[in-house]
This record gives sequence, C-alpha cells and structure tokens, in this order.
Amino acid sequence: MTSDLGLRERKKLATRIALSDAAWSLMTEHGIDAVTAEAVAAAADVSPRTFRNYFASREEAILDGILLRANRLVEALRTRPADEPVWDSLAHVLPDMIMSVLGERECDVATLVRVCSENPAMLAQQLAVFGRVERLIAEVIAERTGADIERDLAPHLLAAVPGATMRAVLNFWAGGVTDATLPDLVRTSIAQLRDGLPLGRAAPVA
Amino acid sequence: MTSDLGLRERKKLATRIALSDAAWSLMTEHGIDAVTAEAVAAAADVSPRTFRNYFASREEAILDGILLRANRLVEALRTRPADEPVWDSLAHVLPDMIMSVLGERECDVATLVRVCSENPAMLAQQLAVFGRVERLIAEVIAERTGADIERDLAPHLLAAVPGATMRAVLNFWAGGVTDATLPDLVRTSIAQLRDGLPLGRAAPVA
DNA sequence: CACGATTTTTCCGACTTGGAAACTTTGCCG
DNA sequence: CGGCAAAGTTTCCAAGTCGGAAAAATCGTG
Repeated sequence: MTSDLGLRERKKLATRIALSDAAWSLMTEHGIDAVTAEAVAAAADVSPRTFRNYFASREEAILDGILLRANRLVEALRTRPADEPVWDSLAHVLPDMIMSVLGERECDVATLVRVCSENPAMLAQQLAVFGRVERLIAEVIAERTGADIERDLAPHLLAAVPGATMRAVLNFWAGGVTDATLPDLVRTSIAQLRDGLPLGRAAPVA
Repeated sequence: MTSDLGLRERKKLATRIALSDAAWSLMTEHGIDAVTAEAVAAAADVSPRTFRNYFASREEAILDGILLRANRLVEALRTRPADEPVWDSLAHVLPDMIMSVLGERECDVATLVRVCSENPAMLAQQLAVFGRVERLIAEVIAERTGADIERDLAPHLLAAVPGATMRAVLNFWAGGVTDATLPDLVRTSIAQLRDGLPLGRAAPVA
C-alpha cells in the first residue's frame, strides 16, 4: 500500500507520522500545553521549522492521525455495493468508522474529546476535521445517487446530519455517564434518524 | 431592554457593538484582509489594545453580531408554549432564526458564507458560533422535555441535527445555484428530517 | 558518479499576543 | 459637590509565533 512510493515519499510520510504521533503522545501524557513545535520536533528528531513545514499548528498535528484514519473509512464507504441504499451504507460504515478512529486507545480519545471541549483552538481543529470528512462523504453520496454535488442540497444534508450525530455521540460518550459502547450508540442514533427523530417528549436514548 | 443597565455597562456594550460593526463593515467592503486589530480599532475610535480586550481575534469580532442575534432566537424558542412538541417548536423558530441572523443584509451574509468556506480561521469561528448556539438549544430542549442535559443523549442529538441542517442549507443557498428562499429551504429540510431522511436514490431537494 | 529536484535546516525580521502599570471614566456615598 | 473605589482604556513592551530566503543535506535518474 505504501510500497509503491519511492524512498523520498516514504521518508516524508514517516516524518509526518512521527510528528503527529509525537504530538498525540505529548498531549495524552503531558497535556495540551506540552505540545509545542519545539517539543514535538525534538521528539521526532527534526527541527522546529520542519514541524511547521508539515503542520500549520499543533492542533493540526495532534488530529492528523485521526483525519488519516477517517479518510480510510470514507474509502470504505465508496466501495460499498453500488445498489445499496445510501442510508444502509452509512449505517454500515459509521460504527466501524468511529471505532477505527479510536484505534486501540479508547481512553486517549476520551481525553481528546475532553480537551477539545475546553480548548477553543482544539475544538476548532476538531470541527475542521469533521468538516473535511463530511465533505468527502457528501461527494461519495453524490457519486452514488447521481446527484450533482454543486447543485443539489441532498448529498450535503445526508452527510451533515450523520456527521452531527457522530459529534453528539462522541461528546456524550466521552462524558462518561453511559455504559453503552460507542458503536452501539452510533447504531441507535442512526436508526432513529432513518425513522424520523423522536417527537414531543424526547425518549432518552441511553 | 438595555435601559436597565448603568452608563458603564451601556458604554461597554456600545464599544463592543461599534467594534463588531466596524469589523463586519470592513470585511464586506474591503475583504477579510482589511480586518486588522488596528483598522477595526481606528474605525471604532479605540486603541488596538482595547479591541483585543473585547475579542480574541478578528474572526470573533466579525461574527459577534451574528452570535448576538442567534442568542435572541434561542430565547424565542424558550418562550414557545410548554406543551408544543419540540420538533414543532424547532420547525417554527428555525426559519425565523435564519432570517433574523441575516438581518437586512442578505448579500452580505452570502459574502460571509463564501469567506468562511475559503478561510480556515473564519470557518473555525463560524463553527464555534454554531456550536455555542447548539449548546443553548440543547439546554432549552432538555428543559422542556424533562431530559437531563448531562445524562441524556437525546437533547444533544435534537440540537445537533437541525444545526447541521442549517449549516448545510446556508452553504447551499450561498452557493447561488438555487432560486429558493432561505426560509423555504429550511422548512423543507426540517420537514424531511422529521419524517426520516430520503433513502436510496436521494431526491434532489432543490 | 553527477546533476537537478526536493527536503531539511539555519537564520531572522515581521507580526501577534497578552501582562503590567499609568491614566481616565464611572458609580456611590458622606 | 468632592473624593474614593471599581472598572475600563491606553501605552509600553517582552515573549512567542509565523513564515520567507538561502544554505546544506538527501534523493532520483541518466
């Protein structure tokens, strides 16, 4: 998968990953304030200036790994059977997506969500990442439904709504007041969206 | 409404409004790059340092008026009849909200949306504003449905989904490929959400 | 190996950010 | 009214951030 790249390209990728990994570790282990260009660069054995060549901000570096994994899941959405209803494809891919984004480090992600809720810059970057993923999802949806991404509202709506759902679920889950697993929460919420949201007195989902 | 404030408070408010108005005008008339702390402060007849006392960034200053008006509409949601189903309240208030946010300056808002889609910092701030409004909406919903804002997912979902819808509609409308009015687009989309999103081949909404 | 292309590094000037203290304005009370 | 405390504004400035430019190192290819 990465083997069709030359040495130069592989090194660039390695540097990028080393930097974002270092940024992530610094955040989870020593807090967001420990994530400076100097510290991250030192951990990845490059100059601070090189760090800035790769990332415009520490927030971008920290979330780069998540963006990467999210992009892979968008690809998964693209390879679903062409005749599957969009909504089924989403329901199938999203729970996996959220798990993949987590990787093996559940509690670290809970930390991330908490940091994002306290730190404006991190929140902004988190929302930016979601926005970019949503844009890609809208494109896939447009492609499969034959909609025109420039002229139709539907694909954007169909991407934005599950996106908002994922965000709400993540924040809820990271709050720590539920025993439900993340994929289950996603499944439940997606199912509710498909059937129309609860009216009147909203039934607590969990 | 503002008359129960002392002179000091009124002056503070006036300064804040003068600054955010100046920031808004500078953006619409001379572009985002013209909005510097110096220029905004000069236009509002205060020192640059005072500008920074009020706003952490130019983006915050530009969008402060919109946040203000959005907050007022959240209040409108709060004063809807207590026995009205949440979803009806939202359907009733959101089209007004989007119009009020516009104020009289439709084309300026289209400019804003375009700027936000090109400028990462503005996009971040726009999303932050949406996020804060959504949080307030979630609180109102929790209050009226008897849900616990800390322990239930439903109010957050019910706030996030219309929020995402508003964002999608705004971007679509500002794209300029539709003749539909903004409130009509909102109404159509909200109705679709209530009934469950379109499946399979997504019907173009407009 | 050698040359061009790309990446990394060093150096550095321009810009941003926010703390500290002086100064001005406002609120309040004798 | 006069004066004092609280709050807001301004000036000054030190520390930090950002990104351009050119030198140095590394890589791809003939």
